[in-house]
Amino acid sequence: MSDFPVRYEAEHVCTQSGARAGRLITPHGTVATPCFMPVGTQATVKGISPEELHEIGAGVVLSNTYHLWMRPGEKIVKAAGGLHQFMRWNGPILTDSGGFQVFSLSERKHINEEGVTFKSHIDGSKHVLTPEKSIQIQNDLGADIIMAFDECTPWPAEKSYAKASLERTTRWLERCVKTHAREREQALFGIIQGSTYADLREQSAKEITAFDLPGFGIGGLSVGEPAEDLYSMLDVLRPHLPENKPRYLMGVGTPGYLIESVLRGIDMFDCVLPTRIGRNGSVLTYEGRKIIRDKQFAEDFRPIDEDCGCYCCRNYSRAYIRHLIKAGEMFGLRLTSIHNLHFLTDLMKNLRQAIFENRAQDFATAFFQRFGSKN
RNA sequence: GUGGAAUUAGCUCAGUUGGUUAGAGCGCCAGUUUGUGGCAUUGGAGGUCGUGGGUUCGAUUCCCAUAUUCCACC
Repeated sequence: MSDFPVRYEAEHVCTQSGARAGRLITPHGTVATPCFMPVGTQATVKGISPEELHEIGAGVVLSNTYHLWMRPGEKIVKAAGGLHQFMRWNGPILTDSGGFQVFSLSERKHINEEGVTFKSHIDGSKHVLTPEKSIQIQNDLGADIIMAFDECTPWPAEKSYAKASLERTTRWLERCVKTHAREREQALFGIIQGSTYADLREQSAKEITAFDLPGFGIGGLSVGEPAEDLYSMLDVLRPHLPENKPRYLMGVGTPGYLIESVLRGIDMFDCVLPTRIGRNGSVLTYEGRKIIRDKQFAEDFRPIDEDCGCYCCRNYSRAYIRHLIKAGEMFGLRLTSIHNLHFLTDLMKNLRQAIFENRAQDFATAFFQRFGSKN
């Protein structure tokens, strides 16, 4: 048994639903799971200070290899003393490998066995990202958890492509493991692919979990496929995932996706959704999603969510926030971001409590009844 | 008082050498957003083209009158 810098300890499995609660122990603190991780792409959760993240209840914060590599450059972050010191966040940090960004926001990209050749979105310059390069950058950034360089298979994908893609992701993982120079300080998670094909997901799960790693990500989901496909893939994967390792469903997502995925054994999530929709004037509440910039809130002086205890809801009205958003004021973006992050954090906290009390399925049913939609 | 210019969507303006349902930007209204290029994006509503006459098959466009605003001159 390897002595990993990040460990998962299972605490309880809900007898009603099978959902699990646990703890993620990292060099920068212990995080209760299931948990939602705010995304701080460029070494900041847009508009939110570390102090505010603590108050929101955020555990792990994400940052991004691709963006920090392009700007300011990982060497500068390293010289600053690493990401924790650079951004002044003393909690756990997870960095994504940059794979997803290379696939999703590069105009011209070319994938081969070596890696991905692409053009920078900042200045158009040409770069090559490989498993070795991604790990080297992540070593320099110094996050607690680093992710393997994978190919996020687009959806829909032909089965033959999905198979070739997942097998390449496995070979890339081998190179990531070989390159990883700080395995005593940073936990490397492998990523399972396989698109929406049950047998390919099983194959990928077997290949990836064969590596002795401290945790596993599930990638290539929530990329446009129907919700039922995502859930059925999680059901397929569950028996193949080690019980004593954390499971991270990458890029998810909406309240509904989070709950349904926790019921299927997922521990960790990240998503830009709460901050992105917040910046564009949408908020999450227990009564459903609301577009706060709509006219119906112009004279509504209640908080965004009357059952929410966040900084935003304790102090500001829907009418005020609508005004700020309509006026393009930065404070409005901050308030909706704070609220939405708090909402998902709180949702995971409440769900965790329900798991301990063996009523997670009831919790989900009640939530959906009130929330009004499946996601 | 004289001469000139302007008047088209809520706002600022295009445009029509006279010809089906008159455009843009912003604003307004409503959506979207899933391992983040913050202030994006998609769609929608909204105008009897200042008013009243005239010419014409047909006028927002040409002519006359008139109102309002601005400029110049006296």
